[in-house]
Amino acid sequence: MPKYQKQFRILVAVDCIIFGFDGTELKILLIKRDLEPEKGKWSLMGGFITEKENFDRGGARILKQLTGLEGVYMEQLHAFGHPDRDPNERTISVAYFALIDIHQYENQLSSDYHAEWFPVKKIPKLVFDHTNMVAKARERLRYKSAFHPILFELLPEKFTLPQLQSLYEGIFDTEFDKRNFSRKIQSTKLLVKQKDKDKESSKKGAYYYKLDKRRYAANLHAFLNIIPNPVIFNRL
Amino acid sequence: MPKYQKQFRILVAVDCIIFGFDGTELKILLIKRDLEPEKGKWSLMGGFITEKENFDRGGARILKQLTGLEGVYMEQLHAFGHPDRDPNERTISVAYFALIDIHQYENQLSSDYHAEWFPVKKIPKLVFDHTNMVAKARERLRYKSAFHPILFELLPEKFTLPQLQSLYEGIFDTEFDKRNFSRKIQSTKLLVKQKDKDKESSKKGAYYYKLDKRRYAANLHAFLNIIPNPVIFNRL
DNA sequence: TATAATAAGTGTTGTAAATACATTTATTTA
DNA sequence: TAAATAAATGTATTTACAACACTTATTATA
Repeated sequence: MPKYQKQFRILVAVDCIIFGFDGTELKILLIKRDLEPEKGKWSLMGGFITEKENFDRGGARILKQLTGLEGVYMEQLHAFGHPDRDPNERTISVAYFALIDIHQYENQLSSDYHAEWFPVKKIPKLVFDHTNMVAKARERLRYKSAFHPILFELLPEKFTLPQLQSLYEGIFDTEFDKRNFSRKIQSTKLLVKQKDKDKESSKKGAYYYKLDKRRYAANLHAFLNIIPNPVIFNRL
Repeated sequence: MPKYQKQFRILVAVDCIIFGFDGTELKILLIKRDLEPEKGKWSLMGGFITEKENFDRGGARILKQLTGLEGVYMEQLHAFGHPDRDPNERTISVAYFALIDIHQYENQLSSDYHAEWFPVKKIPKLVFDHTNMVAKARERLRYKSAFHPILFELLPEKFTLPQLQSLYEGIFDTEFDKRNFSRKIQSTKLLVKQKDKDKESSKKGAYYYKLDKRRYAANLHAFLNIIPNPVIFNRL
């Protein structure tokens, strides 16, 4: 078959914005870039696409390289293609964002990349257009999590309602009424109350909850209404 | 500066899903593909990215090539990168969708591409993964238009409420109560009632409305609530 | 061992938004 | 002038949301 002559070919990379939540703050996993240009600077984890893989698989491969994790929540964010985004040679990048349980990661740590977690509110200067990518990922996470039950992906298997609420509050940078929050969460029927309590963060202790895996899987794309409207959205 | 050795480089294309609304049906503009492989088959309008342009500009260029239109609503949809999506040579494609006023297009018609409008419900077999792209674009259009006031982009400068409603009904494939629909639209204050009526589609005639350009521009990203919830969404 | 401190848990009420629903009006055509 | 067609409009009911305060469990300390 004839090749497309004349056209020029471009390097194609995948970069991952990896979100984690430590119980207090939303964080992003960054590495020290290990090749020129900009070697040694903070960067998203990324890599070039290989001959036989599609983007989703490339993203999964790169995530696994760094964290050892498989089967985690991942979604294509955006394709970035400014001609000068990599000063070395034209490279486009398809960005993915991932939501992982930060504790899982600690078990699986690969130290090859000098990776570190940074609070989203204190991201250092990043290489290329990665700052831009992070901003877009945060925006998308806010948008998506306002409507769909995806933030559970950031939590461990057992978690408390106060933890969940503080996650939402961190992402939307506001505070919610805990009575209304609790009622809304309960009404989704996605959570199963456990018998035991988390005693670490309070004297009284807060009941643990687990995801109802079945209902959760069936409702990944269903619409939630956790976020009080006037607080976040400028409604028409 | 050193080049990235060893890595392989890929053709990068942009494809456009161009939506139009003829007053009755939602349509997509397709062309007869003019190069091998699959020459002569129905296809989205697309092209390879050039050395100096980013994706947004590439999309705009391709849209203009076909329709002659500039400054229309356009949004990056998704990057498609299956290794075999183009059997000729590996090519990734960044898909964009555009919303145009179909009447504008008729003025600007470029006949070079043997373009035709197809109702979204009667799309012919398309080359490569374009069927997939169209499906994703329709999905995105439903999603986005459920929350944001973007469907006006498909209408001419002056339009009636029954026209607007039938557009919404076509996209969501359902019927709305016209009293409630009218009230919701009016409450956005995005429309300005005109003195004259459209007498074409009824004896009584329906008042024309125009967009309040200022308010519209200020509220492109604001949240609407036109769509009756239970009809469309599986809410949790 | 009683008291203070801390954070978790829970219920009610008022208000606003959304839905369901039917009649009147303007115009054309037979 | 009667019939047909589609547009325009108002109200009552239901539902969803937000605002709000007290009680409970536990630990630390006076």
